[in-house]
Amino acid sequence: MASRTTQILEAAARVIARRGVRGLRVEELAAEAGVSTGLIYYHFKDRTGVLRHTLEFINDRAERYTTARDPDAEPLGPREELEQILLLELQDTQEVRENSSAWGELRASAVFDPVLREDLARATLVWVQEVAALLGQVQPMAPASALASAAERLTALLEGLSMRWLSGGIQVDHARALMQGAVEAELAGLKPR
Amino acid sequence: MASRTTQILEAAARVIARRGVRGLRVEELAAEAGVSTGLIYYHFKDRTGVLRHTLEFINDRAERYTTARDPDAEPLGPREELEQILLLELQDTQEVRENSSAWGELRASAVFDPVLREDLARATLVWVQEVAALLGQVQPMAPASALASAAERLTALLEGLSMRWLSGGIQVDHARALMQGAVEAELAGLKPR
DNA sequence: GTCTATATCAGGATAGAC
DNA sequence: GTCTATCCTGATATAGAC
Repeated sequence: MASRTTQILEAAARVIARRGVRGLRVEELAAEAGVSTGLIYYHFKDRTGVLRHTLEFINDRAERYTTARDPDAEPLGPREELEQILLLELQDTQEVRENSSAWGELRASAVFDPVLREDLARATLVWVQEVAALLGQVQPMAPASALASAAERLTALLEGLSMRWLSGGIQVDHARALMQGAVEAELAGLKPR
Repeated sequence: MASRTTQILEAAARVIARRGVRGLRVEELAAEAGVSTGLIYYHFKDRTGVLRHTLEFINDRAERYTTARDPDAEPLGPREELEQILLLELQDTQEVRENSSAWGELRASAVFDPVLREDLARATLVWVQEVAALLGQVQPMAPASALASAAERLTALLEGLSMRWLSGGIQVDHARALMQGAVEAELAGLKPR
């Protein structure tokens, strides 16, 4: 059974997806989670604490859905795994939508809130390194610096495309196609000549 | 001499760059502009009125600095102009910082505010088409659809990199280097083989 | 047009009962 | 651990003098 804190964090992800970080009211969160405001503060100290834990929570959740695999299925090659990780963030499902909008909100909020910056930078670094490692498996001859740059570009592009998708600028299928094109272009650029 | 309202709007742009749209306090704006809060309400009716006029103000100003060219300078080639347009948005100057923060705030707000979406989508489209046209001048043999895709990726990447820069994730020089690398990769991908 | 003073209120946060 | 009730800060907005 989901613990109380998990229940609150799931609700927080929903509220953030609906109202944004800016629009998250502790009272509305309490109502969404079906608990009292006092309990929120008991578990998370303050509003910022909720935000920080929610960031952690959505990261773990994203980890789950981008990494989860049917144990009976063929193991994926690095190229497939790379695309999996990047393209699964561009899906029109409840969970991904929540994750993406929360992530975008946190990123935007971090511009003006130094408290969020550190956590965000750390999470971003882990993500970039993961992508860089996969790129390295696909193109083992590529220098580490080139892998790092490609990974930074791909992840930054994904954030940019997500925002366009969520703000209604482009369809999710189109975003996926663009992302896929970028992966191909970056891999081509890493190929030894 | 700058009118009183202009003086307030300039101050508002500075405050938004510092605190964000959500962080803008009428009292702080008044202090920044060197006027009283009452005067803000006299000229702009309410806080939202300030926001609306400020976004308009910032747009006009951005138009100026992205379009301005020294009339005595050598005319730029399409490749240089392309890089110029994209890299101009990654400069650590007061005006660009203000503009980029405001744009990021606008994009993020549009996710939760349908009213903003239309204007944002229109502005984005113009920008994408401008970049696509320049790409087409550099690689005249490339099909229009490939140009459009590359332009969408480059502009989305720029937005992603801007956010990372503004949220303290990367240095502006690094962002510029990454952007430049992406331009090269995309142009290579458009080259006839 | 501009300022000072103040009404009003939303929302974050805490205290204390259970 | 959880809830109810409430406090209190900070921020918007208005009234009225000059």
